[in-house]
Amino acid sequence: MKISSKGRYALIIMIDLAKNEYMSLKDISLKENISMKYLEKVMSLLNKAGLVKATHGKYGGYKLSKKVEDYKIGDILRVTEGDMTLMPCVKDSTCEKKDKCSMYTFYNGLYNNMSDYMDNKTLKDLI
Amino acid sequence: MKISSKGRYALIIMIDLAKNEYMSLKDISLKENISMKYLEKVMSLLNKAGLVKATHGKYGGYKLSKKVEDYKIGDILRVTEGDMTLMPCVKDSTCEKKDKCSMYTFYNGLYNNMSDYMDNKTLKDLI
DNA sequence: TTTATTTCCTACCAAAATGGTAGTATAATA
DNA sequence: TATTATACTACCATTTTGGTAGGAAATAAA
Repeated sequence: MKISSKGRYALIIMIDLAKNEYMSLKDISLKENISMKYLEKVMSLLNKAGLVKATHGKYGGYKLSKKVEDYKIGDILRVTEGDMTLMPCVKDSTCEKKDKCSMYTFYNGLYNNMSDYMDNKTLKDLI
Repeated sequence: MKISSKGRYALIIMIDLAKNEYMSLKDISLKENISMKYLEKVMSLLNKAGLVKATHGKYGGYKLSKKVEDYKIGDILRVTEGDMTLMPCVKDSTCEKKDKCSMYTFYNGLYNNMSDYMDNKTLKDLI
C-alpha cells in the first residue's frame, strides 16, 4: 500500500518541468540522480497521457503541455498508479450487493476522501 | 497501491466476530469461503495485536477482546497493512529537508486525511 | 487420563508486481 | 548528413503477495 517509485518520480519530474520550462532526460537524470533509462519509462507514460510534450533530436526535451494550475496532482499520480482505489470493488463494482455492503461504503468513502484531496491540489500549489 | 487481501480478510473477520460473538476458524472459513490455513495467518496477526482473544481445544475459537465501538477501523487495517503511509518519508522522516519540501507536505496531508477518516469510524459503524 | 478438537508455529512455494537495464529504431535539426 | 535526443521492445533480478503443508501445543469433554 505505497505509491510506487514511478509515481514518486512522476511528481518530481512534473515539478522540475514546472520550474524549468524545458528539460531533457539528461537534465532531469543529472538533477535528480535517477538513471536515464528508468526516467525514460516514466516520461513515456507522462507523454502518452498528454501531460508533457516531447521534442526529438538535437536540443530536444520535454515541456509541460498545460498551465501549472491545470494539473491536478491526482491526474499526475493516476498516470502511474492507476485509479488509486484501495479496494477493487470501489471502481470495478460488478458486485450487486454494494448498496447494502458496509465495507463498500467504508472503502468508497475512503476513496472519495483521497480523490478530493488529490484533485483539489494542483502543480501550482507544489512549486 | 491496494489494501492487501490480508487486510480485506481482517476486516471481514472482525465484522463476523462483532456479529457472532464467538467463532472458530472453521466457522469463519465456511462462512466466508476462505481456506482455513490462510485465515489462520490473518487471525494470528489479529491475535498478537490483541484485537481478538483465542481459546484452544475443543469448542475453542475466537472472540473480540473489546467493545465494538472501541475498534477504530484504522487500528484493524494497520495490523495487516502497517502504518499506511503512501510515502516512506512521511513516517520514517529522517529527511531533514521535509519542512521545506512541498511533496512532503502534500503526502503528509494525504496521510492525515486518510488516517482521520479511518480512525473516526469504528467497527460499530460497520455492523 | 485419554482423546478429539482447535489454535499456534515454522517452513515452504508459486505467481505477480516492482524496479531497473540493454539495444535498437526513429525523429529532428544544426 | 551527422549528431543528438526521444520512442519502442524486450528482458531480468528482487521483492511482495497469496497461499499451502505438517506438526506441536493447549484445552476440555468423555
